[in-house]
Amino acid sequence: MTAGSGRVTQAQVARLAGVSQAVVSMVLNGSDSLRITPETRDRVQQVLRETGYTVDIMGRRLRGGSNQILGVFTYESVFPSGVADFYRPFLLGIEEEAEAQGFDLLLFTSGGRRDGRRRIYEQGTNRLRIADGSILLGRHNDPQELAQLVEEQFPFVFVGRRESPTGPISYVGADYVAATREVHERLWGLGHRRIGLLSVTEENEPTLDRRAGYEAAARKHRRPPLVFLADDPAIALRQALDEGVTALLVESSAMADGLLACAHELGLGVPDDLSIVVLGDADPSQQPHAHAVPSTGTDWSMFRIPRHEMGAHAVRVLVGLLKNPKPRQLLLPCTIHEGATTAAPSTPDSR
Amino acid sequence: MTAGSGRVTQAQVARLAGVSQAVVSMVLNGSDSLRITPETRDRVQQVLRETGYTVDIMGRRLRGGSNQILGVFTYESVFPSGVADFYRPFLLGIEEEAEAQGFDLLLFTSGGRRDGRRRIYEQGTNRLRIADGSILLGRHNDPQELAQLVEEQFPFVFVGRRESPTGPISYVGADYVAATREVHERLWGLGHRRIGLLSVTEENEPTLDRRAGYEAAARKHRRPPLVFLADDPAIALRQALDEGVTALLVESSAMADGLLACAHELGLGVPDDLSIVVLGDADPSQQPHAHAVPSTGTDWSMFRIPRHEMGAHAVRVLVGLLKNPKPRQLLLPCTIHEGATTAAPSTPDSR
DNA sequence: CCCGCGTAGTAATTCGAATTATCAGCGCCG
DNA sequence: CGGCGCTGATAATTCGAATTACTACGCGGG
Repeated sequence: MTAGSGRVTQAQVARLAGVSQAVVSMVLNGSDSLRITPETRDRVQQVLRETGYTVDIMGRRLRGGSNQILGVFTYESVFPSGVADFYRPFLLGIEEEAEAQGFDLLLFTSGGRRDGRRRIYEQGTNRLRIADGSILLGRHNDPQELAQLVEEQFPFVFVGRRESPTGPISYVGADYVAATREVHERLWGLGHRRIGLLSVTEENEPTLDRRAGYEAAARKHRRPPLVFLADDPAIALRQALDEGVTALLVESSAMADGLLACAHELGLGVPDDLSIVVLGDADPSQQPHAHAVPSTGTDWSMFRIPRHEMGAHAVRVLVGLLKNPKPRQLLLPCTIHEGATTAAPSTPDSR
Repeated sequence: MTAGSGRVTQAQVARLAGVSQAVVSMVLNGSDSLRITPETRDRVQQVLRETGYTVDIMGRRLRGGSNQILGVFTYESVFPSGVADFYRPFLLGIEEEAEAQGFDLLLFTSGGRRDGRRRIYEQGTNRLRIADGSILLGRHNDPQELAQLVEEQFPFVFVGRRESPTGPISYVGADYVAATREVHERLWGLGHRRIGLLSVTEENEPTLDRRAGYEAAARKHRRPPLVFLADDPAIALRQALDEGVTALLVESSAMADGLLACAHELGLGVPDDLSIVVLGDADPSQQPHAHAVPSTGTDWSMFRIPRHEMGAHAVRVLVGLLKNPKPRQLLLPCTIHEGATTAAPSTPDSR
């Protein structure tokens, strides 16, 4: 059937059908079907079937400009071999939505790394531009690279809130502020009056947001903020107890594990004597809609970061950006998991 | 810097630099670097940097060039939301090796699905050609699509042995034949003389390979093959016991779980009264080099499919294919996991 | 009789990058 | 002084598909 080697082109079909290439294109697209005689159309379609012609997507898109490809850039490896599979839920959402929107995904894995970290601008050029737009993932970020991306007016969306001094950039993040406030509110409703925040010394966006949410909640109830910055759980716990704290908000589940151990050593029960809430996910490789119990066995009270939805929405925002290049920011609500580490305080403290 | 809308083309760069488009192309490819004055080259490179130019992969590939992009096509979703994350270990290996070889990965997610399955040729177009070559993953395969790929002389590698009536195609698979033979050999060495194979009714390559390995081993020891095809473990176990079997090779861990339960009901101990070996992985989402104990708690005797290595080797074979388009087949050895479900037979049967 | 108009196509152009053919300018040798 | 060879760049072509401009033909009306 097919001519010897390689692909069948419209020109070859045209030659076999005794027409011009333009007619083949018209028959294929059905455009201006009025201009073509039924006999001619049938003859062309016959040859199309015989040859097994398929459209070469390249020629078509060369004219159209867009290539229906979205880039996915990650500062770290996409499929990490370590235990904590941080990216997977995001990627799941991204893939799902990309499929729905009819885009392919280009994973930028090739870029050499420096300092064990990938770069967007390698040897002066921006490989991301191969795609129509790109989604950026990763805890790290390089302000200078971001600034240059903005400068180039390249459409991109960050997963996770990200601010740039150069101007507004698009992102899809989780609403840590609201979630932390809500957690505080629930503890207050249980009767807690001295609620502390055990934070980390880093100054990235999530940490700042959690702190902002906590302080807003404390202000609302006219309570002084009780923030502890110690890296050692034992020290932090002592400080908190000295302040009469009955409930603690903790940034990481690792720290929470440490706290729990220290509390038990002091003969304190959780949640009977001390309520603890983790401000985020204990299990980074959570499945969407899966009620995973953390591997440590403790059913932490916490809130879940909607990673799957964040990925999906990032794709939607990016696709929107392709049509209208106005930066957009989106914060998605976290869902709060009741868990087993919160309860009413054992020693009600009315003031 | 960048001209407001759309992509920067070589022609635009050329105009800004006061040279012809051909010179820009030459500077980019460094091909005939001797033919261009250092001053001219510097000027062009300056403009390239200022404009943030990147190649249009469609244009380049239309002309027959390569993009340093490998496609990854999967018949099912790449990041499945189900529990059995079948693809991840493969992808991990693929990504790792692609990074090492300096290729980006293009995930073909765009094509809609029919019958819940993706198609390579969607609406008469082959999107795979955007990439330099492609890796195909998935249990399903469409012989007709494969034939057309071969016809188009597009470089591709299947992960998992795959045969096509149209001619040899490239693949990287696991050596089920050798692994099954080796398992049989070990059981024989333990003293078993009546070793059965509990197979499934499907006729895909892995099943055929396991059966071939089993039959080769049985033939070597001049034993009649004892193959059972029942889907119900209770029936299969009865049949096997009627035949005096003391060791059973089982295709799936699910079936093995069923067998174990039935054996316990009959008052049979595993491995004391009956040895059971799973011909493959109990845990599809295995980590490389991780000695995962299956979730059921049973430490099955089995062999591990080197998914990570299969992915990595598929990339290597594909990259080789780009230079020399001769199809290549590669089978990787499985590693045998001793496990706790094999032992010497309780009733030695000398014949 | 010729203009106008509709029909059914074909020729030519476009997209972006790579490659080939070509050309202008210069120095050198016979 | 003419022609040869070399250098450094430009013009032209190619890839496959889509689109626009154009043309050959036929027919009817004024």
